[in-house]
Amino acid sequence: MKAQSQTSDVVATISRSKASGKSALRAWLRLWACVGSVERVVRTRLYSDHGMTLPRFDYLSQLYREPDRRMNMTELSRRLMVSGGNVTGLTDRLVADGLVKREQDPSDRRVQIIALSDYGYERFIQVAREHEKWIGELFEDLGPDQMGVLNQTLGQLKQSLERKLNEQQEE
Amino acid sequence: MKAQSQTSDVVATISRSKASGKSALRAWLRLWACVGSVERVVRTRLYSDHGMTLPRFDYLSQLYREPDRRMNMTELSRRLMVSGGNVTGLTDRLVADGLVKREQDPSDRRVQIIALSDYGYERFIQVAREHEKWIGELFEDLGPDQMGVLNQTLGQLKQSLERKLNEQQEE
DNA sequence: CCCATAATGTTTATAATTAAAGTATATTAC
DNA sequence: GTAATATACTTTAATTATAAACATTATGGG
Repeated sequence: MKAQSQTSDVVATISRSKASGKSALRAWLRLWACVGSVERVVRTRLYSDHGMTLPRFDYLSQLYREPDRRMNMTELSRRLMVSGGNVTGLTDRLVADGLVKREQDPSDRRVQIIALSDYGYERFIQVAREHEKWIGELFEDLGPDQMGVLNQTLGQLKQSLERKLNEQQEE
Repeated sequence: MKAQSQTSDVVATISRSKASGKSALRAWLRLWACVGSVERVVRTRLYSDHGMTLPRFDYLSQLYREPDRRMNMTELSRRLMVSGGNVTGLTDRLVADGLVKREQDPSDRRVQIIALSDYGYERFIQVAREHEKWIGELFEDLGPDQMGVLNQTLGQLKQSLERKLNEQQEE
């Protein structure tokens, strides 16, 4: 490490790239583990306390965040990062439970617009309030500085990943 | 914000706790989004380039990391953060494909020990080499400093979460 | 207008996943 | 030693998830 300034640029680049590979893998495993742990807790509590599954909660969240509480299937699929077929099935069940409604797009007959129903809205905000509390508790050991740094780094990573996915898609 | 030093301790605590709640939620959403993006890329490439699914890859990874390449079902379930029934199903399919073998524990007839087969080992290291490359590429925009900070913060979060899960389990 | 191509969503077949109930074995308390 | 409890795994029924094939509608170029 102390010899860093003596190594040639090429060697430095190779070392750095290898080191970053290992370090990236470590970061990925930790990221994966953290998300897995949080999801497990949230899924269990959603189900036992509110009789709601995690996929449905995520689905409703996306609708809730829209100003008009509605979105088409393709966009839902993109935001939830799941396949289109999956969204079709989830939608069927959510419609059956009265949480969302299907609407037609007058300007494009292919498009299904999914709207959060009044019942779905009420139900969601109840659950979401608790959800936010759980997340707060799970992250409480992180100090404000760490939280800030985490948010900042993850924000950059998220943007970088989105950029890469777009590029990849266009290839 | 500039009046911070004038607020009472109680008010300060409430504000901080609320702020940290929002900030925790933001961190959680970013964490979730990052993991989702990476998983999507990895899953697609695993399948198209190697005909392997992500759950199977994760399963084999856990076995691979063990010194003797074997582990019982309960431990696999814990490490993969999935239900026991899920591990039974995955194991059935992996055994059918010859990637792992079931062995009996001589000291406890309830226990199934899963061992990575030679074929499974060969197959895994091929795929894992590429997997590590993909992860390196996906994280390449993060500088060494950011990566370090990310690893450090996630390490703490991971530990904190594990602690909480253990506590919760004992209740 | 017509055709090729793209975009939106559904269907199909299969895999992955869960929670809960069930089976078999081990351990502990008495 | 036996009964109660705990542990390890499997089974069951339902949901969630994928990739690929499909149907329908839109769009753009000739």
